[in-house]
Amino acid sequence: MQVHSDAPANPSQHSAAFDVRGITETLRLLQQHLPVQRRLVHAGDVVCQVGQKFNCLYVVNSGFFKLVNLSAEGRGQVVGLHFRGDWMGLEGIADGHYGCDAVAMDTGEVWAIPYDALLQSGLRTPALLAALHGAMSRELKRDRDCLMSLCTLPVDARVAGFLRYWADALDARGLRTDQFTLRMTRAEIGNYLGMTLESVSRALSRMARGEVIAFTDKARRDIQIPRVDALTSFIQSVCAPEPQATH
Amino acid sequence: MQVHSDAPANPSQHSAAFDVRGITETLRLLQQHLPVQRRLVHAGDVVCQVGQKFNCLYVVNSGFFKLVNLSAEGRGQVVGLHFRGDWMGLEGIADGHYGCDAVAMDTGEVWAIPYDALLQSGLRTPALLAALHGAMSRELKRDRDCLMSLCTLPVDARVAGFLRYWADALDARGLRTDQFTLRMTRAEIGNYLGMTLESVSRALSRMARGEVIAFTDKARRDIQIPRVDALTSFIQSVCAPEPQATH
DNA sequence: CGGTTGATTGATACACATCAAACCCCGTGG
DNA sequence: CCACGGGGTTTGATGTGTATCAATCAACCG
Repeated sequence: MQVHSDAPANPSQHSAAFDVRGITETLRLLQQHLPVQRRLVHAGDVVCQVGQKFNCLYVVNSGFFKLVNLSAEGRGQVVGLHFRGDWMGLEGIADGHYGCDAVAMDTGEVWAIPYDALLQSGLRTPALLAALHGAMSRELKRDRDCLMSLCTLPVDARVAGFLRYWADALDARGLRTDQFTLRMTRAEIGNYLGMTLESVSRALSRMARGEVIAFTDKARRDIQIPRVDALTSFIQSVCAPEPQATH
Repeated sequence: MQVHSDAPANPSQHSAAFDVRGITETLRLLQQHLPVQRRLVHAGDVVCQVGQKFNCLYVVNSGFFKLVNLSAEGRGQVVGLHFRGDWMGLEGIADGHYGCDAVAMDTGEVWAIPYDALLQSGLRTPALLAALHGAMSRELKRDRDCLMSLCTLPVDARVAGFLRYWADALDARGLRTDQFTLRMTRAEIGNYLGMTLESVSRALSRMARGEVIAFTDKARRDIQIPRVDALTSFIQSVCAPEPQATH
């Protein structure tokens, strides 16, 4: 997993430091040094809400969460997805109020970490600060990659990128990546990717026809990805329709 | 400048804590506690580059900068704009390498802050950490707002939102907001907003026809905004074409 | 001056949204 | 057991917002 300094041949997403061990280590660290309050959640439960006073950061221990931003007109927009080891509520630090809703999409457990206590302990245990900074930094990077996808990629590539992101997230947590079930509806995926649910459906169908992915259940939420790098080449093929010399 | 807890009647962007005093105070703090290395730059100068080893964070003292992300195919994408008091290079903390190019768009001065030194001093002066965390948190919020604009707003609204963002940024730094000169070409704006330069031009022309803005020079880079809230209502008018009851 | 760079405006093309129909799965209750 | 209904998905037909292509113009500059 080499960082691309000269030739970015491998456009992989996650950093070497962010893997199973890193995640487990961070969770252990938190548990050990802080009064974490464990909270069980079920699909649809709201962990924290936009506008609410900021006190705690939330770290995912298990399950899977979405961040929802409310537009001015009241329509919601998914702006982030979070798995084990990810932090939520970070955007609330600046102005003392949360900036998004964090919503559980499955049963799971989040740890509420009082921000004050984290800062206190951070003075004695710098690794805690490192974990916080790493989380924010990764999040920043991720958001910018998202932004770029939205600006530059056609729908098919965005959907493929989404699957690759999901597979990478599973990989970083030591889970199998060749087969998993999407825990979001087409509408939610489309909302996250800035397109309609029909476009998501069509993109998935095209990938299935191209044998980049395969569906393994009748509800078409279980997805099989024989080779993750097939997704990458699919993305590139979609972006460069006509291979012609640089004139 | 009230934070919206119940009724978000005022969809303003920046937090109360982020204003002229906050910015000056932060800069003073840095200067006082850290070995900042001042660096003068001119338009086009690259402050830090993607892939380069991460050592320092950069804080803008004057001038104005863009963050450029390189896509897999090598095309650049503007993913952020930064003014006095803003931090750059934050995305490099996680994996030890910068994730974007930071490019000056005007003559100015950045302060290079060794990250290690910042952490050291942060242990003795928690206000330094607070500044860092605030910067990252704001940035996160901002990126997500961007993301949502890209997903949900038509081009006209995005361009209007861009002008409002710029005006807000100037306002937060105590500068006049009723008139300023855009220091970006239409192509750069379009790149940042995920549209073509022609679309930017057309959107600006429409706003000028609607007297939401006015051009004051022949090159059409100086823009006059009599009332910033006219931009807001313009955005809303573009988003809700047919005003009909909720059925 | 001619040459270059950026901005505007119009004509046309296309990717994606929208609208619409049908299907599948699954739970509920007669 | 089957009938029914509703939420999610797929697929097709049509519409439209924006990209693309192209021409013109203004400002600047060596």
